[in-house]
Amino acid sequence: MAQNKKEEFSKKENELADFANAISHPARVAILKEIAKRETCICGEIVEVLPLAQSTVSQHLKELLKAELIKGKVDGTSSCYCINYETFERFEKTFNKFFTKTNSQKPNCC
Amino acid sequence: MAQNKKEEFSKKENELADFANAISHPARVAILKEIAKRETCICGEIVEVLPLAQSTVSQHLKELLKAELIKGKVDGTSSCYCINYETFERFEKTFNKFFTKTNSQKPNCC
DNA sequence: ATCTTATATCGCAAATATACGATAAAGCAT
DNA sequence: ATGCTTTATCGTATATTTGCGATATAAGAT
Repeated sequence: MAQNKKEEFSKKENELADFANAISHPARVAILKEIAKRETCICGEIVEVLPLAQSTVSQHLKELLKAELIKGKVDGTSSCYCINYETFERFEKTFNKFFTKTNSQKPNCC
Repeated sequence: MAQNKKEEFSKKENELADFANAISHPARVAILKEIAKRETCICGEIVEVLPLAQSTVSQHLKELLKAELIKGKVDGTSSCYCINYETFERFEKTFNKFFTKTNSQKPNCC
């Protein structure tokens, strides 16, 4: 990169990018799917299901936590995760605001 | 990475990750916003608005094209881009299917 | 107290992404 | 034909991400 230009963009643009970034790896999509499927929390179960080392899964979970797509809680020896639906709902709105087609009939070259 | 494990995940998981990946940089969010705002096509206008070099913007546009978030057409000396709403609609559905909260009342640790 | 189990963190190697300047390509104007 | 404008591509430097094994941490079992 030479320099990181991310600060030169707006907060909203960065927030949406960060949200998308958390979903931008198939391992993290798979983790989110697995957590959503079981609804109740997990962790070692995710490692069993994914084709990745435990340390790698842990790293992906950390990223999902940081982006607040999941919530986590320690429960004895094991860690317990679940989807943070508030975040998903928030970005669903942002997403639609940014990109839903308007009804205007301006000419369109493509 | 040492090795790229992306092929070990499902096609659906990779498709959603690729879609999110295209949005995962604030420059690309800004580009999408600008194109959506003007509705009709552009290009040099995007370069004017963004705090990035022309070659960098071109690279980001190429990525957005590859992920099919935008469509492009050459028009004389200039290139013309617009949002590919089909792709957005397609992924809105996928997105909801994966992550919308079910109504079941399973216990939830978080 | 020691061993096992579960998860997180560290350190490192390799891959990928980001950014830019320089240059190429291709149409338009003179 | 030559020069200007617009966009794409190439080469390169640097930053970030991905992935793993090894190790740390901390709770539960013996």
